Amino acid sequence: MEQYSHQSRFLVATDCIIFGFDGEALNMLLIKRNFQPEKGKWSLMGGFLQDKEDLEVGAKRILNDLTGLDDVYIEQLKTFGRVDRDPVERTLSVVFFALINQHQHDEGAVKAHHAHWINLNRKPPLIFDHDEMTRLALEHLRYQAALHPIGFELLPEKFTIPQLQKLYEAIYNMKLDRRNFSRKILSTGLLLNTGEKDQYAATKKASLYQLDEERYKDKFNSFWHFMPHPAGQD
Amino acid sequence: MEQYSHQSRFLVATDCIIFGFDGEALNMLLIKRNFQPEKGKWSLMGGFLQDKEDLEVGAKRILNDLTGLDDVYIEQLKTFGRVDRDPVERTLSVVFFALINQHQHDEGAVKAHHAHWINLNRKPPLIFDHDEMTRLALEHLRYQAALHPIGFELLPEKFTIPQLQKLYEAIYNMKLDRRNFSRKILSTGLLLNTGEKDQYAATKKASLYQLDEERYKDKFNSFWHFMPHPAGQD
DNA sequence: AAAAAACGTGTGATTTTGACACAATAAAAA
DNA sequence: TTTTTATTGTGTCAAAATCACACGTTTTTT
Repeated sequence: MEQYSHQSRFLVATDCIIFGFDGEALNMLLIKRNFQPEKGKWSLMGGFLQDKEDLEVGAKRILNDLTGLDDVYIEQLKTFGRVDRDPVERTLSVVFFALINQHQHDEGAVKAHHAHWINLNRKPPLIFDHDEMTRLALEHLRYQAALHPIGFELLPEKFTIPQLQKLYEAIYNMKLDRRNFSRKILSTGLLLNTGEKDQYAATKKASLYQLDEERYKDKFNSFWHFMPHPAGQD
Repeated sequence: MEQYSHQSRFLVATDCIIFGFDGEALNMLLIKRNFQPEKGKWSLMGGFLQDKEDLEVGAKRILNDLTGLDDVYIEQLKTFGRVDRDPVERTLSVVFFALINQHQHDEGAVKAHHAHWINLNRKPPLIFDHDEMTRLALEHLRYQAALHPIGFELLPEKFTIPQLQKLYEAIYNMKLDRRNFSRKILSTGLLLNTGEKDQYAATKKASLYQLDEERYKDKFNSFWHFMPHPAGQD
């Protein structure tokens, strides 16, 4: 059973695009490398796949290492394999897409890795093909958030409709009508009014909602048509 | 610059899910293996990634080898990496999704590889995790075809609206209303009436259309909301 | 007590959708 | 040659969804 012996073997890494939301802007967690190659430059958090390690396990290991979080929402995005993408040795990178509640991460772990939350609109250039990975991830986030109830992963367990709207506005870089947004979101039946109010609000306190987990699972694939279709997009 | 030397290296393969449409049913191209392991069983067409070969190039090499076609529509779908997915040695598989015009393939090449077009509703069990790959690919096809003008890749350059409808009905295993389908498809402005008629039709000859390539590129990402939303899917 | 800011709900015109009817065309049957 | 049959092309209408916008309410600030 050794008919594979003549085939080439490759280094395989995992890189993670980690999105967070601070209530105003969309951010990603980037590290300033203090190791070679490209020491001192910005990059995604990544690491090599281990011998007996499943891909997703590797990604979660890296995420946990950086944020201290388990149970993070991740999706495998794409595998990058350009022959010369890593100057040291050919390395395939399986890119994962993660959404976390930015306020829950472990600040100590983040500091230890020289990592920082960077506003997406002020992202510095990254090493290798990490800019391309980031572009793809943002595109994917916009795509997914328009069609599936995925935004909640970036918010605390309890949140207000205006908070959710700000998240969507940050994702799409556009203003949304408050009233239509609220109607559309509530019509999905995915949100439960907890009865509590947002105590931090400056003026009228908005109601706190949380996900109806049951419906969330059922409807994950039927939450289409979320973003408005502006008239005359022909 | 040899700081990667202690890391593990992995076999990387490419497997292709190749969809075709014969005018009635949706098919996929499968091979009956005449080599070990799992000789005699059905599997996807695949092959190992070569040393200086980009992932997409590897996939196109495999596709060309089997079908004789260049310029095939492909998308990278997902990388499968379960530790024990290949019993011989751990192998990662980057799965590609291909749509081809079934009537254009090279029958000689297909026969030489012991490959067959198999109706999706009569698909035999496949080796390794190829069934899971197939499930994912079909799901992806349904998703993509509902949102983007992707179905055309499975049809000849010139086709009729009823032909296109049969394709959609095969993809979703459902009947569609002829009149609403036509209205919706034509309203996208993606189809150009060539003025010609389908000479093979048994009764009234339908008009042949072709893609408006300009608009196709522009609108690839705005062709949402295509499949009907049946009343009461709550 | 009044002003300012943000929340919650409502309304109506327009567009899109889904269900269905009818006329036109071309081959096959009578 | 006429009739039948199958299939294509276009139209109608009620119901639903969407979008733009108005008004009243709640809470903090002045």
